[in-house]
Amino acid sequence: MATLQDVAKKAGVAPITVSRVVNNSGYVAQEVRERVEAAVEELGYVPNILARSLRSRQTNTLALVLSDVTNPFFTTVARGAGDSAAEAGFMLILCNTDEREQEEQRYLEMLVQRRVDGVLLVPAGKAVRQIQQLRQHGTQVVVLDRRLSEPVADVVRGDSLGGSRALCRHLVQQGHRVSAVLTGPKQVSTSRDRVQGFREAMAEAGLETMCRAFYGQYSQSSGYAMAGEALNQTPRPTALFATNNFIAIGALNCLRDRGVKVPEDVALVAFDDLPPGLVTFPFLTVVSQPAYEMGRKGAELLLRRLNGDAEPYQEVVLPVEMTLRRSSGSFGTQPESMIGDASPPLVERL
Amino acid sequence: MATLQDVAKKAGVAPITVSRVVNNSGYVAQEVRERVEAAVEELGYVPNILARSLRSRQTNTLALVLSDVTNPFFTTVARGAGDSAAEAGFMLILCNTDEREQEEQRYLEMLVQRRVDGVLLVPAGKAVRQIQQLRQHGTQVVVLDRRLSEPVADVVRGDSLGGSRALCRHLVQQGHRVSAVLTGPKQVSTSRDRVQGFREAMAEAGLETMCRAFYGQYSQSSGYAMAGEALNQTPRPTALFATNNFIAIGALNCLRDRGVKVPEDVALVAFDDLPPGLVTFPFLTVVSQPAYEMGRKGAELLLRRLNGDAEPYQEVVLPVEMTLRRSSGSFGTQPESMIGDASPPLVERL
DNA sequence: TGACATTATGGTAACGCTACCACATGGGGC
DNA sequence: GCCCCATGTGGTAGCGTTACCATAATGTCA
Repeated sequence: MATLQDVAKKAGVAPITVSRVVNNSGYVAQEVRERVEAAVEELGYVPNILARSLRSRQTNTLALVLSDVTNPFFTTVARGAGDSAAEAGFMLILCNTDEREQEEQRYLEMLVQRRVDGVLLVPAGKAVRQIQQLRQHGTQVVVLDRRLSEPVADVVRGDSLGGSRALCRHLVQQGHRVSAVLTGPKQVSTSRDRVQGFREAMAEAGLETMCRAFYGQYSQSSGYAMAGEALNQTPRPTALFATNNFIAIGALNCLRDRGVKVPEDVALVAFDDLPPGLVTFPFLTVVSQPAYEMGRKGAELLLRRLNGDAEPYQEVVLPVEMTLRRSSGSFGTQPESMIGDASPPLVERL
Repeated sequence: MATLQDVAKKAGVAPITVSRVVNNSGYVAQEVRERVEAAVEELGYVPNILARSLRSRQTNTLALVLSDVTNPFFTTVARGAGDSAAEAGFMLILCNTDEREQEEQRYLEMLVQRRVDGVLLVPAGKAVRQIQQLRQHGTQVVVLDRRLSEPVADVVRGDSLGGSRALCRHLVQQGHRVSAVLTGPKQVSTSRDRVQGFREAMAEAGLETMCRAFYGQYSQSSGYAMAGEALNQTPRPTALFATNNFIAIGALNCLRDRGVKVPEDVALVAFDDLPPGLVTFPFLTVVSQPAYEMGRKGAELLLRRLNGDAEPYQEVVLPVEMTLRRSSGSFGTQPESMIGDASPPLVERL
């Protein structure tokens, strides 16, 4: 492997001059630049980022630590963050915690060891201590998707409260009186917020006692189990609210297995859309978040911090969008065609 | 940020001794070890991987360069590779090329700059030159999912030919005579192989003239478009073969929009399963590949190469599995229930 | 003419770590 | 007594790059 020194020797210049050519920094005469470029070409020189980073104390690398890479919502967030990063000449590393605090801790340590410049964190738990540790090691942090109990970092998240309220109001309007919320872990803010938003709207309608919340995991299997429990309640809820897309899928499977028809027997609404087409049966009434924007905004904020921006920490709450489809009965109750339904949904921006 | 030097000073030992404690290598007396560990704790020392890698000439990092992170097939491959890597103390970096050779090139350069030890590559094009370049820079390569025109690296892939043959035979058995293959780019080996396998089996049945192939992208929108074209042919095919999951979804959407019933009017079979439940309507007859295994095996091979294994390059062809479901008419033609069908599918291991 | 910015190039050291070699001690086997 | 091996510790140098400072030639302006 040729080094910068080798190139310098071949081009008959000092190493630093080669560095300037490669990084396009400082002054280099056109003639010298060409000579160096020829030498680079000839030797197949590729700069060693490790050495560069060691010396310059920055790695031009961000990391995105998230709870579930298999969830299209987060993949989209990653895409947004990746695009922002790439534009700024940064690389993005993806780390999957599966919602486990221990994994999260393990990854954060690894990232400090690698001296990544900044971390976009979807915290699995109460991340305050971890964030302070990172910052102590000189790593900037921006939190995505979830709130913090204390303002120790910038936060970019969706409007869980508002979205859930809207979904509930819609259900109430459709005549539902008894409902259940199927949600994720209690320590995750989105999980709590979505329950709360839904409850608030139930209370508005004088129905505060008619809504039961089930806490579980943001996973399909948990959604399946929680839907089963919910259906065993008396009085049986006529509407279910799944607080994320995977829970919704699990719930749908449970309803199908039990022979419960959606929306005739039970209505279902959900937070987080699925990517159009990944489900060939796009009939869920959902509140969807601007996932791509969330990633972009988060990375932009992080990069700004890296450039020395020392403003007080801010919380960016992105607006969500409600899309009415069949699952909440908003398009009547005739049975669906086999492979789905092409009628355009109603979209309401909150 | 405390350095190894600082720890050494505090513990009253030489830097190298701290290194030995941190890396658990060489001889260190118990008493000294404890003193060093105390100093590490007190100073909050975190080793600098950059410096370590620069000196030791290995980064303990692998990269997986793939064509589509949003495809669950590849996410699963990534999981398998990630698990193998983690077990060996390696980190895995994910890079998404979106099937563009230019992006692939860009990433590969970046990875050489970062001196990753090895690359798992799902090549977007004829990767022979790129692989040779990587190896020249001291980076080992294992190719996943796709064949190479020359044996310049280990390959781990699924049995595209056999799987496609099986699907075709199944369709022929169901009485189909006219069919169309909707596939990905021509320069991708899986795309060609799956067409060929299908054609071979058509020929077996004396139907070689009754099958038309449409080349496009491994994407939903392309699947939609190709299905549309296929349906316009005369005679109209009674069976479609989508060579990956996304094409299948696009085709399904197209069929739905055109009011074509599956499987009554047209049968559909596909390569690559979708993760159970991601589609609430799991009724596709598919050949599925052991994606997780592919990732695991690939990473294991790569790690073995890094440990100096110099065997000749091998090609590992993983067996695939055919699952018969409704979309090919194998369970009769009564209309499906609204949300799907819980009847257990038939599975045939090839 | 001198002062000063602009352009162009290089020398030296340092980033934080480990490879390599040297050396010291103690014990066991013959 | 000797050799040899296991154990324990350190010194020196160097991985490949860039930060920082120095130098010098040229041009510009008052």
